[in-house]
Amino acid sequence: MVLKTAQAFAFAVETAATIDELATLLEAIAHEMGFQHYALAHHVDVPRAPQPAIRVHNYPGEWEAWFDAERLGPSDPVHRASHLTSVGFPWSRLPQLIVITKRDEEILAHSRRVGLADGFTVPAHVPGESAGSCSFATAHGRTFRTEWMPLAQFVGATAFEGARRLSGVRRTDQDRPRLSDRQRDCIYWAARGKSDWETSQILGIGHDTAIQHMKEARSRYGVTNRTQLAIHALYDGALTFTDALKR
Amino acid sequence: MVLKTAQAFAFAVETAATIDELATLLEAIAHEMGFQHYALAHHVDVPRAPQPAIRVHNYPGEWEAWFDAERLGPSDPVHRASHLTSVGFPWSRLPQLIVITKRDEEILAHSRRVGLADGFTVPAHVPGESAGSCSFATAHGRTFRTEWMPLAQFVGATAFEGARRLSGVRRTDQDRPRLSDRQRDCIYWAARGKSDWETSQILGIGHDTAIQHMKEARSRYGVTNRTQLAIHALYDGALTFTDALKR
DNA sequence: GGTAAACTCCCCATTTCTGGGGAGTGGTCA
DNA sequence: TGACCACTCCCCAGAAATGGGGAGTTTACC
Repeated sequence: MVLKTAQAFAFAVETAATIDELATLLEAIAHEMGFQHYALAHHVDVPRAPQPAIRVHNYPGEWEAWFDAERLGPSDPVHRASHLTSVGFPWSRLPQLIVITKRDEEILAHSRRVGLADGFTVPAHVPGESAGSCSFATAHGRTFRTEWMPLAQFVGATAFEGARRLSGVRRTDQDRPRLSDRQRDCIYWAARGKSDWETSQILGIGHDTAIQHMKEARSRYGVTNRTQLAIHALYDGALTFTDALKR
Repeated sequence: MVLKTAQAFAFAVETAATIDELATLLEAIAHEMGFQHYALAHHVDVPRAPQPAIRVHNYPGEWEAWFDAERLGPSDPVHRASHLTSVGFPWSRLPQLIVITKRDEEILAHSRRVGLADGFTVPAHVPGESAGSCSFATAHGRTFRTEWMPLAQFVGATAFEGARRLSGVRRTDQDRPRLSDRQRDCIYWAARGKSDWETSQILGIGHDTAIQHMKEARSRYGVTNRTQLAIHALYDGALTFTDALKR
């Protein structure tokens, strides 16, 4: 019975003491759902460690080697798409979520070559802290059965939460930069493409003052330019896309 | 059969044309899971939010009035807890997630008074957007059955995604600019705070070439500086926050 | 064979950003 | 009262970004 399986999995994840245990659990339940592969990637404390802190998977060794070799570039399409939704998606829906470039097609073709035929990815985010995803994939020639999507959604989210607990990282409000009101105002307009001079006119302050606020904001986030400043502010919720994209 | 129910729900949400339809679907499936109430919301101060925010629910009218009067949007304990996890949680677990203040106790007591006895909340986060959640609650004196958690997790996430689509938080159907691979490479490094010269060294191309790719990318997005370029690329999935955040 | 697009490189002038320094006011809190 | 912080303004100099122009090669496709 499906709900029983899910409950048992949730309980097992909660009591798991190591990442290896989590991996074993994932492998077992992936098979039960008709998947041959799983991959859980968890980025702890993204601003400081963009590289995955937890990466558990049973993808073909070939795939990992290739992926790491090519790693200089932007990340793979599945990962990109997982930042755009809050619900799990089958890989067949990728083109609806992101624009597939030539390189993406290469990546997807290569993944099929090494035996990752079709899959389902569950995104997981905690504001200001961690981002990650949990994917399930089928081997050559098989397509996965959509009936399992609800369970996969639950399993993915639960597994991610387990990884989060095992990695021992919880956000504390202290280590998040605190911005003053004026600093936020300036970042807001900078994110909308305004120069410091334009911002100063909008806010009715001096040009130098606007510059000063931006300086201070950069130093709080520990970054050296306005692009990174805006991205960090977006990531931890000081800004939203609706703020930044309005004309 | 549970999986059938879930699939039917997912399909219905995908084809729903209005928020009202979504509300009807949620109400029905909430009842099926043994809940009398549901509430799907962005965690903003809805009455004065400058941006489009989602709120659909069948909580008692009394509750909504009080909620808005007290301006609980971001400070409600259930909402606060949902910012700290990526998986659904029963309200009985609140004390393990957040520190319950006196104020929180008042809020929870009031919610019980108006008829919200026990509940389960599914958080929903997409980087760069307002935090949100989908809750299910039982009426007076009833406790909910934990067997339904997996389904509730799926239903909550799916419903939130449907609400996102219907409220136009993210325009998915809009034609997004197509970037060449090199343009995306340059944006990728620019978003990580590199100057055009540094990017050129990383990619092994000339300084002028890197500048040229950035020019062309800006013009495709119709923006005039790299900050907006990076934000647009993040927004439509050409980049992820994991790509962009520092180091 | 012609066209389009991607990728590469070069020139110019101007604006904008960034990092370094300094200083004064007003408000809060111990 | 003193310490701290938010906010305001000022100067300087070098680095970087932006917008405009141009041009060659390769690859893919009709």
